[in-house]
Amino acid sequence: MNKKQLIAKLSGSLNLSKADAERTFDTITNTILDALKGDDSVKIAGFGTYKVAKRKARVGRNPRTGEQIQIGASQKVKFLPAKALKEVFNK
Amino acid sequence: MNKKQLIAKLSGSLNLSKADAERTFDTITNTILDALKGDDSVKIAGFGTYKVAKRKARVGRNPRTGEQIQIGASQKVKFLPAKALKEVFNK
DNA sequence: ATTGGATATGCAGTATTTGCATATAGAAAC
DNA sequence: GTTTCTATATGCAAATACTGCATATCCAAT
Repeated sequence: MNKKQLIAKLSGSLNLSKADAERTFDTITNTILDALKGDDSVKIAGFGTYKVAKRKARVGRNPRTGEQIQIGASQKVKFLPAKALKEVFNK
Repeated sequence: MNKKQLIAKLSGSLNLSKADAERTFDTITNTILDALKGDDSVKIAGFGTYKVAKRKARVGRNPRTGEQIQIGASQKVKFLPAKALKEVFNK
């Protein structure tokens, strides 16, 4: 399912035009992103937690040539599924 | 930031009551979850992809006693941040 | 409808993460 | 205020993420 299809579904469930459904959805993702940018984590009960994970610099390898390369520190967004979410898929 | 605070923000940005903002938010998460339950992945451009990852059975360990235990296969929801999302945090 | 951009895949080898049981502390939900 | 949920901490084996890069596919926007 891609974003367009998701928006179409939401448009139906929420009784909104597709444009409004998309605006609403974007507002939500942007709000979450803003919090993450502020180095805050976002906990959503029953769904999961978004947090920014810091990754240290390390030595990697180009699998094509085998040569070693230096990989700088970076950050990425991690999503940790809530307990309820795991149970849905493992019962 | 927890769910309550998120809902409060959305209530403002979306010009909805808190109850409506929460209903809207829950509708979205439920829609995503339903897709995932159907073993579909959910791609959201500019944000990321939710997918169900199958994890193989393996040998674990009870950290309290140290004894080995067999862990069955399971499934969990994975979130893969989109490229745009990584760039936000690494520029 | 076309096109540019983003994503999935495969590869090799190492670094990192995961997840087990369980109690407690702290936070959040109702 | 009470109850439910989540983070943390522990040791350690195995799964997985990550790197460059080419290709194929797929999506989004023009």
